[in-house]
Amino acid sequence: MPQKDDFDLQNFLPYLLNQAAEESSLAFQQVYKDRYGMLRTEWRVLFHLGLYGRLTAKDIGARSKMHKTKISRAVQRLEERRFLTRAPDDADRRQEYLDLTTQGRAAYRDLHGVAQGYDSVLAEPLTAEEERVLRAALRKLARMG
Amino acid sequence: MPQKDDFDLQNFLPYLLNQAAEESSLAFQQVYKDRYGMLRTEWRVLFHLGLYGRLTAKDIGARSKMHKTKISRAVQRLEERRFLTRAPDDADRRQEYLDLTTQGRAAYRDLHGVAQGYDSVLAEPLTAEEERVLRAALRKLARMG
DNA sequence: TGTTAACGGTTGATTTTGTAACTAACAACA
DNA sequence: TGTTGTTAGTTACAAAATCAACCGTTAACA
Repeated sequence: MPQKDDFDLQNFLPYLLNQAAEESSLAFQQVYKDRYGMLRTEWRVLFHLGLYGRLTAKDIGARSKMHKTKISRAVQRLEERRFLTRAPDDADRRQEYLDLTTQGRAAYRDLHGVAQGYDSVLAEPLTAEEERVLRAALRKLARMG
Repeated sequence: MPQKDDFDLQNFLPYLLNQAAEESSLAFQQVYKDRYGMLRTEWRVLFHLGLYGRLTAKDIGARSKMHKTKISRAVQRLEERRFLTRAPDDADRRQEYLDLTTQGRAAYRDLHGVAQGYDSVLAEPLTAEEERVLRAALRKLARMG
C-alpha cells in the first residue's frame, strides 16, 4: 500500500542525516581502525586532546556530548595503549587531567592530516556556497551554535 | 598542545553529521520507542513497507543499506509483535514477501504523521533556501542521487 | 544431469553500547 | 563538625550491533 503524499523516507531529516553520516564516516573509520585499532569514541577523545590540549573527562563530555561511560572506556583503552596519561588534580581529586603521550600526539597528527584531506574530498561534489550552507545548517541541527 | 590551524572537530563533516544525526533523531526515537517498543531498525523496516508496499528483506537491504542480519532480526521482532506477516515466494523459495498487518499499517500511519510533523519542526530554524541546499547536499553525501 | 558457486536469510559468538547503581571526593549549610 | 546533596568517574549487567559460519535454494555450466 504505497503512500501518495510528499513524505519520503529519503527526505526525512533524521534518516537522511544518518545515512549521510554513516556513508561519510566509513572511509575515515577504516583509517583509524586499521592504523591504530581505535574505535569511534577513541579517535574522538584523541582529537579533543590533540586540538584543545589537557582536558578532564568531564571537559570532553561537555564538548562532545558523549556519555561519560563511553569516555571512561575510551580513556581506559587509550591509556592501556599508551596514547595518553592521567595526571591527578590536587585541587579536586575526583578528576584527572588527561594528556597525550608522544605516541598519542603522533597518532593525532597523522589522523588529523587524514581528516583534513578527507573532509575536502567529501566536500568536493559541493559548490562553495552549498558547503557553507550545509555546515551552518548542520551546526544548527546539532545545536552547536 | 592546541593546534593553530583551520581544522576544527566541530567542522569535520563526519563528526558534524553524526552530531546532527544523533541530536535530530532523539525526539523521534522517543516516540516509536514509547508508543510501540520499536528499535531504530524496526521503524525503518516498518517505514519501508508502509511507503513502498510489499518487499523482500533483500529489497529493504538494497534501499536502506542496513546489514541483512539487522533486517532479519527486525523482521523477526515485527512479526512476533504482529506488525507484519511473511508470505512465501513460490518462484524463489529462498525469499519471502513481507506485508504489514492492519496493526502494522496503523502504526505506520501514526508514526508517519509524527515524522512529517517532526521534520518540519527540525527544519524550522532554517530558511527555505538553506533547507533545500541542506537536503540536496545530504543526498549527495549519502550517495542517494 | 551433477557439481560447484552464488544467493537470501538465519543463527551464534563476540564486541560495543546503554542504563543504573556504585565509589570516592567535594560542597552547602545547619 | 556532621549531615545531606552533588559531582567525576567507574563498574556491572542488559541490550544491541557486528562478524563469521551456516542452511536451504537457485544459478551456471561442464
